Amino acid sequence: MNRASPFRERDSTRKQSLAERVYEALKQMIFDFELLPGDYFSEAEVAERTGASRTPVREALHRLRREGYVEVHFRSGWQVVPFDFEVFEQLYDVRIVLECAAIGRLCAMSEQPATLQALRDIWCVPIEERSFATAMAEQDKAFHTALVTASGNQEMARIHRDVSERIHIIRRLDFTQPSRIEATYDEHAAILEALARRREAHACQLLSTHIALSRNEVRKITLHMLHEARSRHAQGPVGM
Amino acid sequence: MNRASPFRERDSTRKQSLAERVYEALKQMIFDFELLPGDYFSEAEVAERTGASRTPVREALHRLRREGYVEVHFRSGWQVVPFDFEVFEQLYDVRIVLECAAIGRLCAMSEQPATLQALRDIWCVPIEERSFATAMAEQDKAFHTALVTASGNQEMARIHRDVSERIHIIRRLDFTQPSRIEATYDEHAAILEALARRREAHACQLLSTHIALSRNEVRKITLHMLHEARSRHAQGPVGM
DNA sequence: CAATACCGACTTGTATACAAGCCGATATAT
DNA sequence: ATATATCGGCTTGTATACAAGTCGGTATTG
Repeated sequence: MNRASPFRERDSTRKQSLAERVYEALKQMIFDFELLPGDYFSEAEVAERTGASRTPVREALHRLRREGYVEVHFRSGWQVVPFDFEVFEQLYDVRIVLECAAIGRLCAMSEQPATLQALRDIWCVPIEERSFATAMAEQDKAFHTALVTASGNQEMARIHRDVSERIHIIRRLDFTQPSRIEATYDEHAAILEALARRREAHACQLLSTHIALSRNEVRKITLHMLHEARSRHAQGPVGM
Repeated sequence: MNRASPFRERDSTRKQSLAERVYEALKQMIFDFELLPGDYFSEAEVAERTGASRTPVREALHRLRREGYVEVHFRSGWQVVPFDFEVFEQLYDVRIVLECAAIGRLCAMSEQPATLQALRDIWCVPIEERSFATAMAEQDKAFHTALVTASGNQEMARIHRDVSERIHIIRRLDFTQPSRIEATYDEHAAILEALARRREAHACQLLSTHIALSRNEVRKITLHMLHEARSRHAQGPVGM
């Protein structure tokens, strides 16, 4: 078996291992809701779809498991972990803690890194130059990740990146409303300004509010989605 | 092959998977300096020593890799990652950030969890009741972990636990001097007292100093160890 | 008819076989 | 003598074979 598949074609690009490609593909499927929260599936199915054997599939799955995306039931298959909003809210709070710490460090620097100027070039622009693409969620994530990375503590940055990635699946929902895109531009610009002026307390205050706002918006949207989903199906499915 | 081994004997205790047991064993070997920082080894060697096949060994190794303990060189074997003091100091700083956040939450609670009273029963005791066992490092770790867990954010607690575990290998060195054990008792008691009185700023101050002290002590001790190791061997080994 | 025992398909966990790349020793050529 | 090419053993990456447990449907028994 293991006939040709999109994964095995490009033997020229021999940088990533097969296990890593399967990992990326699976995470993408989860993010694209091709695999829904609560869905059950088996290693064999994944191997079939990706064209790889079970070995790299298992490696990818166990990595996703440790990162909190899926869970395994002993000899009874895998499951995409159902949404747990309490977990997401806790992760939002972790973001607040880490990013405020980063702001503290940045404000204490006599000379701030060049990254901050690059961020200002993106976010502190006149309204007509603002991009309101579908990639807004990625840009927002990049902003916050860059902030922590610029603070100089790479271990903290790594942890923050993992947390951000984990939240990403629902954070995207925040940018479906145009008003939220505007608000994000305004708030990012204000944070950068306070940062440049070394107003630590003010910057932290702005950033905490900014993240908390996003968290609340997402909570509202997700509850709405849940309500709709429950209306469509006769009796409410338990999964997500 | 795969003759009897300590790992396969107890088929009654069928709770942990073989891969997990190998993971624990490998981490223990690293912590016990049976595998030294910088050491190279192969999957086959580990399989031989543990009596498992390469499959669970690989699963354990890749988990340790993601956690930062080992690294793999493509088709050239595995290596225990050499000590990088910058990384350790960054992880100490992450601890400060997370634990101060936990203190903030605990001080804001109208009714603090019962865990705190349990901690006081351990740490706020007269001098003659203090235990100065070799397990001091574990007790210290448990204190800080309990603090974050009690704050209520389980995701933050999970992250903090991983960071603590990663540092543990050098944190133990801090308790080789009796004076440091005394200081730890005093400082933990002071932190718990400030916490009970809801003196957030004071508690954070005490805790930051406490962790920073520990960090500096460990830095000194490790540099001393390095110096000694370099003296023993003719030319200084690069590894650790 | 209801309850239970059993069987078989399907699952993950583990062991092994095979593929492909790295690295140093050795031989060869200049 | 030195530089270079080649080859063989050892390494991880991947595929497959086997072991052992889960679960639901079905037959059997009261």
